[in-house]
Amino acid sequence: MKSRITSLIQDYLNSKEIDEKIQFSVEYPKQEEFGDYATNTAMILAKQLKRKPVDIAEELIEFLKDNEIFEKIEIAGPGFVNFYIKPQAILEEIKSIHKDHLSYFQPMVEHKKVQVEFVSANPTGPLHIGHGRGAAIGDSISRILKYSGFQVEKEYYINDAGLQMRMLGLSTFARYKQLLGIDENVPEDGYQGEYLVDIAKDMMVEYGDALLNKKEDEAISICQKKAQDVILNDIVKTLKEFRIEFDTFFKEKKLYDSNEVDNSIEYLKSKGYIYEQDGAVWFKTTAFGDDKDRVLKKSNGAYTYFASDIAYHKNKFLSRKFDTVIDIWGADHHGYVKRMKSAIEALGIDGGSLKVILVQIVNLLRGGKKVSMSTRRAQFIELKEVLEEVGVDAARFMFLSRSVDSHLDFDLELAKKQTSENPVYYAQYAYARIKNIFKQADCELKFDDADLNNLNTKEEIDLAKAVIKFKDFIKKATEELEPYFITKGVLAIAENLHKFYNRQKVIGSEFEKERLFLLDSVAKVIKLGFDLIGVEAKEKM
RNA sequence: GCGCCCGUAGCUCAGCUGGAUAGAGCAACGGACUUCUAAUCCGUAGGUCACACGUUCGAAUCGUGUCGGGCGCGCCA
Repeated sequence: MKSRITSLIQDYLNSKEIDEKIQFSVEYPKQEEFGDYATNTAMILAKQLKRKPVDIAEELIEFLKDNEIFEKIEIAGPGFVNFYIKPQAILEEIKSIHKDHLSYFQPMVEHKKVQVEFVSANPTGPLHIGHGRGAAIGDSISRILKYSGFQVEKEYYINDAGLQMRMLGLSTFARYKQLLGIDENVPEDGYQGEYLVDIAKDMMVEYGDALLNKKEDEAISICQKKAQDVILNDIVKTLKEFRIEFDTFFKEKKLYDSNEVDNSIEYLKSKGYIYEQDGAVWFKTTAFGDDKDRVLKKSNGAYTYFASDIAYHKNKFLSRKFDTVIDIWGADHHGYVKRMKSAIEALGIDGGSLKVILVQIVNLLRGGKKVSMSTRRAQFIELKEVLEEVGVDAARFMFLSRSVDSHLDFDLELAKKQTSENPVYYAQYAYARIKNIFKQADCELKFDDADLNNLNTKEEIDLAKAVIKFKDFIKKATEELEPYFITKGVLAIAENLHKFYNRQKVIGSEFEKERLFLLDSVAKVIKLGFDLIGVEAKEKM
């Protein structure tokens, strides 16, 4: 509907042979009395044509007024043009939605091959609530892009080559020794969590005290391998409970085994971006606007994470040929973005092909009071626990209810409450209400002879409008990679459904068939919205 | 010190490619259940859009500065 009006205005501009670059907008007015849609075209044109906005607006109205979809068109304020759409035109849209809602809401985009990389937590411990938000966002973005027609691959990157994994091995080995009565402390900067004790117990079952007879280095490697596998399995299991499954798990080690890290450095060297200084290998990221150059290989011969990350992204773009790569990182990594983009450009790839989404932190609250978290002492709330406590639907909805770059307060008590304070139930209840009506209506769902023009109450039309408007929410979510627009759109539909429900009867009413037709369409759209954020559309509550 | 994000109602947040009287949810207060589930609806109240200056016909929105909050700045990971 919006695009239809936009193109009608474009027709007007064309008829006036006006420069196509006019950036007019078609918006939803803030207030209901200003109509269904409004455009600022006249005001924008006024500047260029040096004419009064009101005169241009009148001309525009003259051009458009005979179109059948408009009830009336008015000039308002400084030169806005307000459009009032005929209910029949709105109900026509509902017919198309009912016929094929999936294609109705699909945004027009170029269908590219895109990779979404998210979570990517090192398998050194269980996922905590912060990972949960990144996971929900990454998964939802994937769903949205897939729906929009992109070819999407979800990937989890595992840093299994660095010092942290070594530390995991050391910590596990220390726990193992403790179990055997040896006085040994987990390293100060190691992993203190209790979960390593459990893993050490498994080691006991498997190896007895045999590891003590092996070379220490080998024993640590065995511990590391075991701990990594167990923890990763646990992470995968938690994610699965959270309704997230990855297409690929990519291991950092692979980049070293296949010499891709060295090759990448060689490649950059051939382009002249590499130099040696103080025994280390440097990458001239300042050539791309970074604050300073970065080390790829330390003077002790070890590679930095940046080195493998470059190889990793080279692999994504050049070997696997993704058109767009979306990396979802915690906000504390923002200092890394510039560096990574520099690397991409040095590889000859358009910097815009890499989209880094920085997810802001989650404040965990309980009854309004902050729950303190310390990663160091492993006193964090695990995602698993949160899911058990509040449920997957509430957790996902909560995570996706704010824009990505704003801090999120996650209140465990509130997420658990089945009251109006908790929006997830508000939305789910709307869907359940519709399904309940259908259950009781006991109809065959044959709508062939439904005459939608019988729907003329304000509640029915408003509900229909909210459904049509959902198209814009999907569009925005897709363009801005912001799943919270979906959440917002679903809530807007739910609101109108509840209003309708409170004032209009369906079963036994004069226009039962027509209303069922409308509600069937609404249910389809709510279901679509829920699918895009990974929340279950419950038939009964 | 430099860089990034942020400051809007009591709380949590929308709105930010400049446009109409700044919005929503929650909390508060007052109403509506012999009803297709009241997990809902209706109404009331609530604001110096941190502050200052600038650009503009027009600024919550753009620019500069100040104050306040968060985060990042290593041959760390």
